[in-house]
Order: sequence, then C-alpha cells, then structure tokens
Amino acid sequence: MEKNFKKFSTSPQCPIRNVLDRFGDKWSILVILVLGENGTMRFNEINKTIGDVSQKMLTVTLRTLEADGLVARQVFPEIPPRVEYQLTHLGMSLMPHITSLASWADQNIHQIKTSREKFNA
Amino acid sequence: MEKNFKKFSTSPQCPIRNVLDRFGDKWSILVILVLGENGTMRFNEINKTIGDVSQKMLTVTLRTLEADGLVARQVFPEIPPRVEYQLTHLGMSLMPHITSLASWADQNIHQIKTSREKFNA
DNA sequence: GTTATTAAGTTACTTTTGGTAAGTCAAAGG
DNA sequence: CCTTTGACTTACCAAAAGTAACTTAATAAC
Repeated sequence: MEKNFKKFSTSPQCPIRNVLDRFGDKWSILVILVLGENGTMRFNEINKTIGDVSQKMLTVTLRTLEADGLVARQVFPEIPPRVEYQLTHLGMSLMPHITSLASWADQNIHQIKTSREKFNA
Repeated sequence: MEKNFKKFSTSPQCPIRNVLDRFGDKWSILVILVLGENGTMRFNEINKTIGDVSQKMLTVTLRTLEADGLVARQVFPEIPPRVEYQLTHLGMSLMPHITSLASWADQNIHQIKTSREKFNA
C-alpha cells in the first residue's frame, strides 16, 4: 500500500511554492512588516528602521516586491532624489498573515530559546 | 520634527526578528507545512514530497527545527535506518499561521504573476 | 561468499545569494 | 571649487545552498 502525501512542489507552477519561495529570502517579510506598520516611508527610513539590511539588498528586495505588486514605489524628480514606498492594496491584504506570524513569534520566543539551549547543551 | 518608526531589529534580542530570521531560510516554512499536512513522515518521504530540496539542506533544516522545538525526531535502531519526523505541539501551534499564508498565496498568485509580467515588459 | 540494495545521512566541491565599501549623479550651500 | 545629500550601482568578498559521491551495516541476490 502506498501512502499519498500532499505535495507542494512537484510542479513548478504550484502557487504556494511560487509565492512562499519569494518570502524565503532574507528580507521580504520584514520589509512588508515595516512598511505595514509605518505606512509611507523613504528608502533611507526603511534602511534605518530595519538596521542591518544592506543598501544593495534593500534595493533588490523592494524591486522584487514592486514587481510582485506588493509595494508601490513613487519617485519624486528632485535633487537629492526622494523615493517613497508603501504597501499596495495587495500588500496590505498580506499584512494580517504576517502580523499573526510575528505575534506567534513574540509569544513563543522564550520556549524556542529554551529549546535551543537544551539542544546545544 | 522627527518621525518615530517602529523598529524590529535594532536590538538582536528582538523576538520577532529572532524567529522570522529562522523562517527566512529556504526550506523551514515548507517543511513545517508538509509535516503539518501529512503527520508523521520519514526522511525520504519528506524529501520526495518537497521534491527539489537537497538531502543536505533537508538535514540541516530538520535539525534546526528540532533544535527550536518545532519538530520531533525519532530514530529507530534498524538497518537500513528508519527516522520519523513529526511536528511537536509547538510546531502545530504554528501551523494555522502558515496555512493562512499558504491560502493567501493560493488566492493571489494570479494577480502576482500578472504583476510580474507587466513589470518585466 | 562476494556483490547489490537500502535509508539516512556526510563530505568535498561548486554555484548562488548576500554583505561591504566605495563610487555615481546633479543641484544647492559654503 | 568643494562638500553635502539620497537613492541608488558596482566590484569585490563571504556565507548559504546545490551536486554528486561516499558511508554504514544488515539483509537479499547471485
């Protein structure tokens, strides 16, 4: 008798894999969270708020989120330049799912840390 | 006047960052999702179900999830070896948050793909 | 009684992803 | 002129992940 497991990746078209892969990078979820909490922000504001993201990776992360239609990018033709970012409607619709993840993290971090310590002992 | 943005990373102790960083790898979320959907699974079953994860990365992902207390690993001293994995209670408590992410992905993949195509045109 | 098979990994090596620091651009201020 | 400013690039380097071969020990096949 053969078990029949639910698969998520056999086809590259799998929508769940297709989207989750995007969040499997280092910064996407955090950028969405920060933009969702703070509303409209400029590039350097996001950069300082996150603190340890490089300019390079913040740029590519924002461009990817823009391509996916989750973040809107508005350039003001001034010098020095001004660029504002905010979540789109689609991006906002993702927020509750991310904040629920974040609050789970907040509630369970103690247990996780304890577990990590035991494991490494 | 100075804006006061909510920060998530200034301190390395930030619990949200601390946990989200773990999910910011390539396979953790997917492994939890697969185990949550299918219950107890052996190493090769998980491997085949996901399809495109390398043995090496599946090993380190499972070990990390075990260290965090999200996954339980049971070794049967047989030859050839048998190792079974399943979510812990803590891991199961995370499932709803991940499935809600997955169903959001499922519902919005079309819009995201359309957006990507427009962006690259 | 060698040889192949099997599950769950390692290991050595290569590729991809991300980090670091310096450079760019064009106008305004000194 | 020289500096400053904001949002990036670019060249170079380090870390994470992929690939393919190897390991282990008992049973099965030859």
